[in-house]
Amino acid sequence: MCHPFQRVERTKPFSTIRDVYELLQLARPSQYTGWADTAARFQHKRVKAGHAIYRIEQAFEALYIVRFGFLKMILNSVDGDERVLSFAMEGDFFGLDGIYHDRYAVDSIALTDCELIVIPFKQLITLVHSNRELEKIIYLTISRELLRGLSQSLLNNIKAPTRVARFLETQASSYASRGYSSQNFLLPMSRRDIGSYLGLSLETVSRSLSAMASAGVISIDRRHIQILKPELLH
Amino acid sequence: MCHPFQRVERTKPFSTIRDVYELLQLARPSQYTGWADTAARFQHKRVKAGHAIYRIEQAFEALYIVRFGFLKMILNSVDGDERVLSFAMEGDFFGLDGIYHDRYAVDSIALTDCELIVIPFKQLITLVHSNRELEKIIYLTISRELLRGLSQSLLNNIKAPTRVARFLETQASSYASRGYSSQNFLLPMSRRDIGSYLGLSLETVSRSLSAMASAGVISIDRRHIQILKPELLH
DNA sequence: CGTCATGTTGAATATCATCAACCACGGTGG
DNA sequence: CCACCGTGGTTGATGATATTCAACATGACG
Repeated sequence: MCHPFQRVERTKPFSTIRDVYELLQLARPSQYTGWADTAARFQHKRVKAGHAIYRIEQAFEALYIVRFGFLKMILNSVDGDERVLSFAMEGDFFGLDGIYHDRYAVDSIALTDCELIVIPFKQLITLVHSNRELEKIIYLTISRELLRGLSQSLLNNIKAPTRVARFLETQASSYASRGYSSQNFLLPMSRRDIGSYLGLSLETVSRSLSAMASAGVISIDRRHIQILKPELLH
Repeated sequence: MCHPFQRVERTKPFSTIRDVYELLQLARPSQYTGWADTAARFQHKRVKAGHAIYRIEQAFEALYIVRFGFLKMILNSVDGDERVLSFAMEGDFFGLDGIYHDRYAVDSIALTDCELIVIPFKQLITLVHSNRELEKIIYLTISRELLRGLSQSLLNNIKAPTRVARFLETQASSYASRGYSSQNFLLPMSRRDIGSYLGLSLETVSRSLSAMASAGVISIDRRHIQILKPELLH
């Protein structure tokens, strides 16, 4: 199962810091000098759809950057149902949840086949000590996650159809910022996952999407979304 | 207006790093050596109830630690109503929202008279460079904020009375970890604020509290809460 | 071709928000 | 001192909205 709009990726077994910078989209690598001699190379890791990268309570070792593929971060409650906390796609950072307790705080599950860059935390900290720019980028990345959490909690007490529309907008802009089409994309997660993420039942998500489709704002073919009138989405 | 259970605080105009450590409750200062000669001293700042410490879009200069008093972080929407994103009390850190854009992302409002320790971010970073322990503490503090965001988003799609009960539990344990009574405390914020924070209307909050009171689990006198049966709260 | 997982749609129900009346308290000014 | 008013809080009635239960459709996969 492959994303139809997936860029063709070279699949080298390692990424350099330059690659990491580029993926994080925080800076053009050309802005920084002296990288060629950096010995740091980060292993790649492939994960099949449905498998976990890490599980809750597992010892915290590394952060991950998504090279391609899609993931979800979930928390399983005692009565078996899971809550989706966030999704991750190409260029996204995850694993920060592990820092505080030295154990991961969530499960990270691959929604599709994925390739990840593994960044051992200790190694990262060591690199930070010799590189002020990298330090800055770490702070920026972490605080971006903080803001993402804040903006998500704003979805509370907004009506369901609006919430779903916002979700589509967010997805669209994620694709746009990565060079893919923002009008025509795939939702790699199930309706149930979307509902869990938004705090809605899967039926409500389905209904909201159907309503938008019959209003001519979007067109749906299973998980394939086409946004016909972006201005009306808001 | 003063918290009846407020510890008597010396009100020196400055705090040292040792004080900061102690307040953050991340480590006993005795674990660390070589602090006496640290020149860093952080100014205190007093704010009256109802006033803002910083406003959204204001240039990011400093982080703050609450020495005493209570605050709320809010976001005003276009149509005038405000959303409460978090509360802060003694020992809490805030201002991290400003890192990413170099401008604060929320308004911080004093709920009661407050005293804050002002920690200029640049100065903090400089200190971090000469102190690995402090670096670790920064990462821990930031990632604790991340986890707090995660656990808050779990409140979504849980029923209103449960949500209010959870809120009380959280408040109780906050007081407990600071050495105050966890059975007998004051909610410094209005019902409206609680509702906004939990994504409920103020009436629903009031009803939930009343229900718990008439069930004999808690007793309410305006903003003064007494928890009679902690085990039933869950 | 059957089976399973996923998604859609309908009807009934529960939950929460809204509107509104009312109470308690604190402060103000006569 | 007391009448007045405003804010914050409680409680009730009503209606909107989302959940739940259920039936059915569709595509994927062996």
